[in-house]
Amino acid sequence: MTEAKERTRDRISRRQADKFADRRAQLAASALRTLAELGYARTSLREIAQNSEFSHGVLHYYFADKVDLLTHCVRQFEEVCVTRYDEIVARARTAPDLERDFAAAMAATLRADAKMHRLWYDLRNQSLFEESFRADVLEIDRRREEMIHHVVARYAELASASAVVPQAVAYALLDGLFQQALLRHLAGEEDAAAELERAVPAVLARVVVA
Amino acid sequence: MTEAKERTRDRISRRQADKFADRRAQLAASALRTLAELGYARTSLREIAQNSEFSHGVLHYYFADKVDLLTHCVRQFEEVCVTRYDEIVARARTAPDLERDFAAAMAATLRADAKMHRLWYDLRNQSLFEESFRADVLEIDRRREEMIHHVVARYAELASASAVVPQAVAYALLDGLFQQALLRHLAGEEDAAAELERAVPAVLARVVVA
DNA sequence: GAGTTTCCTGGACGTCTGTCAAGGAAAAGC
DNA sequence: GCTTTTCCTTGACAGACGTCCAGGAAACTC
Repeated sequence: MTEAKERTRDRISRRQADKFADRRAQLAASALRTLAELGYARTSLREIAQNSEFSHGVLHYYFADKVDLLTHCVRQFEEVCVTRYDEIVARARTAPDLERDFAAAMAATLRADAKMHRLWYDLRNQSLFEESFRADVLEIDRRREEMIHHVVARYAELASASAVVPQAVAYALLDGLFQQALLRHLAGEEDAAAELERAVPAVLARVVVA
Repeated sequence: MTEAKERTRDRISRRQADKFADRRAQLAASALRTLAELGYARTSLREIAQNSEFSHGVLHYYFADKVDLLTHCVRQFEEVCVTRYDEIVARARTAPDLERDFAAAMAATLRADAKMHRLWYDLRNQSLFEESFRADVLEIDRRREEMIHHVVARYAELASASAVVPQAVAYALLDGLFQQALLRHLAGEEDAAAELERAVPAVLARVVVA
């Protein structure tokens, strides 16, 4: 076989592999939409297929079984779940800036992506009962913790202070705050996001000391 | 009808009503055990019956349908879910006492009742998808918040200080801390409870100021 | 102790679930 | 343009689900 032919075959197989992966991603996206709407407990494969442009049989062409699909979903979920505050961190020039912008960003994602966030908490909790997703869920949680750490570390730096709690604790606090706000927001409390926006700076200020 | 007869009939019907309520409570307890083991998503009526001393048919004698049973479960759950720190609050003579004992109690319930706690978070999350339990769940959450408030308020009093965050925020912070610890504990991290015990006093100290 | 009510069992039902396979449609290879 | 491979649909399957019911067992009434 010539080298050209080999390269061609590689390219084709790569393209096919990519096509395969693309379709998987597309179906996983449909699954995530369904999950965010119905929750883990009530999401079936047929429902997922109905939220896509394919029929239910295709899911077993691209995924070995339901666990395979859901695992893929969780992994893919990371990209959308880990809200990025990097830009805010990079742009902030003073501690009050960061305080304000970070709080506003949290409130904004609470308002805009509430269903996505409730799915995240649903999946994280599911991992307490089912071993299958646990590793991936913990990995996502680790990244979220890291993300919060960036904010807190930069905040301390701008305030000429230093963090007084471990980053795991700082994450736990802010996550708890967010989750409580989500609860109220989805229960119809109009000002849940506004209250979150007010509470975040107060907490941020208390996890560092000059 | 004589008064004596009337009283007798009342007593009997009350006894029957109580018997009915008792059996409901007993079945709900079986359901809660099952839920704590399997999680909401994988708990079926047959499984619940198998974890009781009755057959599956009896559930529809005591409950109208599955939602009725689960709603009753959530209500009944409150009693076991709302861990009582009242005694600790009453006994503490100094702020460091309360700090230490409260932290130890949280760590203890994390170790002893992890499966119960994961069920609580599961149900609370479920209420974000299903309207049915939402009111009851929010009521339980309110009581938990109240319970934490008692601790914080007494702590502030003992420390001759005052709380600097709303009670909802204090609850959100400590709940977030606990949930994170639960996550790690159930993931097999040996010292999750110990770390929680260390983190709680630090947070407690930071939600009040002299 | 016969009759009545309460309580519980076990099986049946229709529906929905995850899974799979046969076969057609579309694309790719030559 | 015919063959082969890839992709997708459709329908079937066994099992589990919530629900309901006929009927027996147990408890209670008088």
